[in-house]
Amino acid sequence: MEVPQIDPQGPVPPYQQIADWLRQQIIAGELRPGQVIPSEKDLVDLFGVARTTARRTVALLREEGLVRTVPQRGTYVTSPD
Amino acid sequence: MEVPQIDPQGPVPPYQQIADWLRQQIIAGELRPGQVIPSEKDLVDLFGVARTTARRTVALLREEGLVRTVPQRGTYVTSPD
DNA sequence: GTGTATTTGTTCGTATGTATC
DNA sequence: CGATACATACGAACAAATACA
Repeated sequence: MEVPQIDPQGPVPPYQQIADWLRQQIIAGELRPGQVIPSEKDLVDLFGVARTTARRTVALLREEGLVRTVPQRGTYVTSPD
Repeated sequence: MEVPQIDPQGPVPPYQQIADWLRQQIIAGELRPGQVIPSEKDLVDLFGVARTTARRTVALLREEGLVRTVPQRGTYVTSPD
């Protein structure tokens, strides 16, 4: 999976940059409802960030209602309202 | 858990206001020796402060010897001297 | 059935940058 | 300038449930 480089110094914090990318993947249909998004560890490895940062990203998308997290399973793309 | 509203503008800094409340809970026996006090995140959510503020609160109580923090476990009420 | 890896949940430790009073 | 507060980030450890060989 190819991911954009994130800019740790930019005005947009890394966790938001990653969220922006995931959001786009969802909107573009690369990640469809019911599908699992990259795990926290995946995001850590893909973007080279700490797990706490990856968790913030997922938390943000969850707050936006774009995804649903199932403990010990993963985080899934939500069906559009 | 019900908590008092803190006054961010008052003369007493939020971290002290929260510490005051926790100290009273301990003295009143609501929080007994060996019991875990609310985590930093709990305090963040309960009082609507930043984690650093919650951390300062716990640090204060720790300096006072009222609590003991065990890494990766939590912060516990200390037995009375 | 048993062990191992995966994944999320939770917690604390530490640091940097910005802003306000 | 110092104290306080907030936002963000990285690191580390342990728990618990699930998945799988």
